Amino acid sequence: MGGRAITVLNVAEKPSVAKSVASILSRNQGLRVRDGRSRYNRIFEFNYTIRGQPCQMLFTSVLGHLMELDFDDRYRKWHSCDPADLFQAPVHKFVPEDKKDIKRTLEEEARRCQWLILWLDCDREGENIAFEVINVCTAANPNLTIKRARFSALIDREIHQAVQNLVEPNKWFADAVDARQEIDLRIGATFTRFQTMLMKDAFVIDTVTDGRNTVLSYGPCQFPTLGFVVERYWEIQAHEPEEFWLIKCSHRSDEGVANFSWERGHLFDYTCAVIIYEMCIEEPTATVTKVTPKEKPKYPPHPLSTIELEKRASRYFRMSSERTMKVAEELYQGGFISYPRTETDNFSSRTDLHAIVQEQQGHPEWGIYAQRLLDPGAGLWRNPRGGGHDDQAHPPIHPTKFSAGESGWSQDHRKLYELVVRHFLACVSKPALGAETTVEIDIAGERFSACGRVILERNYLDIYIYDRWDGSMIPNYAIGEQFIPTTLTLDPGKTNPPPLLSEADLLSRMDKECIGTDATMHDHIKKLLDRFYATKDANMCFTPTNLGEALVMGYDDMGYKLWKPDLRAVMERDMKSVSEGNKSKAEVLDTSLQQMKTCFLDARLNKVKLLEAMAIFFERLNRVGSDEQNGTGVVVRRCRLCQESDMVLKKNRDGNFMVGCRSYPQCRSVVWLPGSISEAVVTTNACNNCTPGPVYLIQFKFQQLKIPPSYNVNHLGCIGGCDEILTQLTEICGTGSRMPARGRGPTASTSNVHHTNPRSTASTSNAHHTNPRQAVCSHCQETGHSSNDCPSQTRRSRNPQYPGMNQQNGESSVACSSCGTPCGLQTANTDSNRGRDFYSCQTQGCRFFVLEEQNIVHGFETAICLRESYDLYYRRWVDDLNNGSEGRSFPRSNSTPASNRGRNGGRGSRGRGRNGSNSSNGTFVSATGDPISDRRCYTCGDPSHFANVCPNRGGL
DNA sequence: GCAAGGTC
Repeated sequence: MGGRAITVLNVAEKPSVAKSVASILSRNQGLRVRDGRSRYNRIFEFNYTIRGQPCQMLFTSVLGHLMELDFDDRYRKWHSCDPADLFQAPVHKFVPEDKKDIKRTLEEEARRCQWLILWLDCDREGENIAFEVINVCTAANPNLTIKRARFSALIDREIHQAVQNLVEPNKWFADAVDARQEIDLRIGATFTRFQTMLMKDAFVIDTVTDGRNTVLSYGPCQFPTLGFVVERYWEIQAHEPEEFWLIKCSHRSDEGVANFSWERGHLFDYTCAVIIYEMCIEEPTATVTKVTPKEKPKYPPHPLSTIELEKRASRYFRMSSERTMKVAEELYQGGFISYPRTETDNFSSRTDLHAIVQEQQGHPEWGIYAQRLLDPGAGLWRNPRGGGHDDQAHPPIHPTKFSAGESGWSQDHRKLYELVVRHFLACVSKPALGAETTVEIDIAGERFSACGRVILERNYLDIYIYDRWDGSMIPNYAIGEQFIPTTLTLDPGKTNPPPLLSEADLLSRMDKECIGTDATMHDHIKKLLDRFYATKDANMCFTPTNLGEALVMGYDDMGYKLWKPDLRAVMERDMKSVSEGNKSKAEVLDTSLQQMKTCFLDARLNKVKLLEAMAIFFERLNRVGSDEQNGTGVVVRRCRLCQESDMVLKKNRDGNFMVGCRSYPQCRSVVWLPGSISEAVVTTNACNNCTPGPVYLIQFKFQQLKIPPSYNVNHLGCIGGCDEILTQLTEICGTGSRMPARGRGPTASTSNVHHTNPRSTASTSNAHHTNPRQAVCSHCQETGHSSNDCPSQTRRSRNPQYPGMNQQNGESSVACSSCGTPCGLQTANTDSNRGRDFYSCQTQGCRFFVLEEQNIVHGFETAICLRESYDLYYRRWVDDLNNGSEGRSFPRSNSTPASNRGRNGGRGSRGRGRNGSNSSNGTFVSATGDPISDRRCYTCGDPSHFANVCPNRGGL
């Protein structure tokens, strides 16, 4: 090789890469720079030798995509075609106005070059941009030799290797993006036009969109994002709080307080909880069974990726992801932080991390920490742990220039820069270290544990002020030590609905479901706000608006997953197939557009679902065209219906003439005119026949081809009823009304549907959506009512009487021992006892045992019995009741005469055997001494005994 | 007036 130098045009995806690569290749020797046509994209020049071939290198860049995709002009206007046509309408790629200058630079430089080397990012979008550049350059110079440089990092070795091993551009990658673009465009435009026009014609929605021009956009990323918000909102609405019970235990000594948590967490079954609690307070002595001291590290975060930056800025500063990215971009432009759009959370081993720390040594706030990091004696340094993501293009976000704050910076700039620096310093720091001691105790076979922590080393916590890790002291315990709990209580609790989605949650969700890219997620979130689909509160949490909820509800009612991430997931899989050469672009386009078109046509047939969903929240408009509303038009006559306004000649949205009352929508009087009219002008001549006058005559001109030949195209007509020609032509040609002719006329108005409380209506309607808890009654598994209104439940729990133990056989009633209120029969609706009956005090709050200090107080404030379980657990008490001692305090003695057992024993007829054997061999027996065979030990599952005598548990 | 994807 060798010989004459050739001229090589090199193009990168962005100016910064052009500059970096040019610097690396030229080693900054003889590097010249000049301006191109575009103010951002300069041209670097230097000499280089590729495999022995001397080259004069010209290095410039684009700004991401050079081209856009859109429909041909005749389909651009919204009313130019049926939205369904957009699935086939011709599309073309073009260079938009703001990229024309880049195009000119490429053309001019390409003309004097022999080679074109593409340095676009090495991902699918980059490959697609490469082909856009090829298109522009080869159009200017068809003789170009085209080469692709593949590189994964902007470092010397990588770049030199890339240029010495040039490859062919990957058409499959580019094709995948082409398909994605086309599908996005066609689906987006079709559904956006369809739903916008549908809703704007049917409802008053301007009120919720600030009166701005309303576009109800649909997109394969924005809609699933909205879907996440709505879905969570529905989950919250559907949540039925469920009561649970938990035993809490605390112990105070001279050394402090330990709060012990119950190993079972909580139980939904009140009876079970009471039983276990009773066991505990019968034998309240706690025995320390285990004391486990261990050192526990708390690790610093992984190096910072874009999504993490957005999530953390949202959590720490309540900064929106959109604002974060704007500020980060500005910090990047100013050279203060590295490239902010990166998926990488792993530093390359080649990155000089120490140098980055060194830069920060002079900072008034964190400079000292940076110095400590660099001091080997301090032992604070630790090489960062990566999170396993690498986009092969950019490093994690890190500071690139020291700043103690610039004069032009806003508070947001300061906060974000500080976060980036602190995050970086934390990454290269040792984890914090704590000494944790877990103490386990046993009370009557129930296990509880408490944990104390002492922070031994703060390490990274000193710099990462956003993470909290506190110590908590508990007294010292020794194994075998016993004590009486200071408090031992059975506390109620209830399940809470999940929280609204925060911005950080939303980003995580999008990331997980592959909605959008790290560079675009914040755009999709912002779009929800811009389109009035959702609002964000002060806590950065998202709530759907009526509009957003109605749209999702409408599609959901149709049974479509258009608002779910599935569609995007399928597209993503298709793109992957194309980029791997397993499917062709045409194949993917064909099938997926065909499917989407079928889906669209079906959705349009089912548009009533969308309309119904919208009607829950919005006032019906009942207009035919937007012009009918605005009260303009020339007066034809006084309105005979409302007798308040004038009837005026107008055109509806489709360009058809009509004479309607100016008081629309209050007055809906209208005269529809033949659809064949091309012109209509109200004259000053009044009709001589029609009353009450004046009824001004209208000069019509008809379209020749739309009326029978026997009629004249010009006609001076009257809409007062006397004009037979007009009547005939209306009959023959029909009208411009979209409504069927028979339903029309002044009295054909449909009543407005206006729900004054749309939310409450919505929640009713929600019952048929999405959340199975709402859709199906949790008691009887049937639809048509909520769990709260289940007939199987209300029949019992709302019994007007206060029955006795057994309503059927008329036994005596039960009174609460505490307040004397008769106890009502209820039916358990908790997991393990669903459908079972029990008695419970009707007085609110009258329910619980209380153990105060060390004096056991049997504040048994509820008469309770599970009919099916009493002989398992509560025979003693039941027997007490049966002995006429109802209302007594909860029994503590085992004094029930065995002879009384049989009384309610009939309910034990489910085959529960009672053979009278005793408990001495570890078999659990009921309080009456009967063995229990159909219950299992909570601890080991063994049916032969119950947990309080389980041999597998220590301490007893 | 419509999408999502690059990037200043």
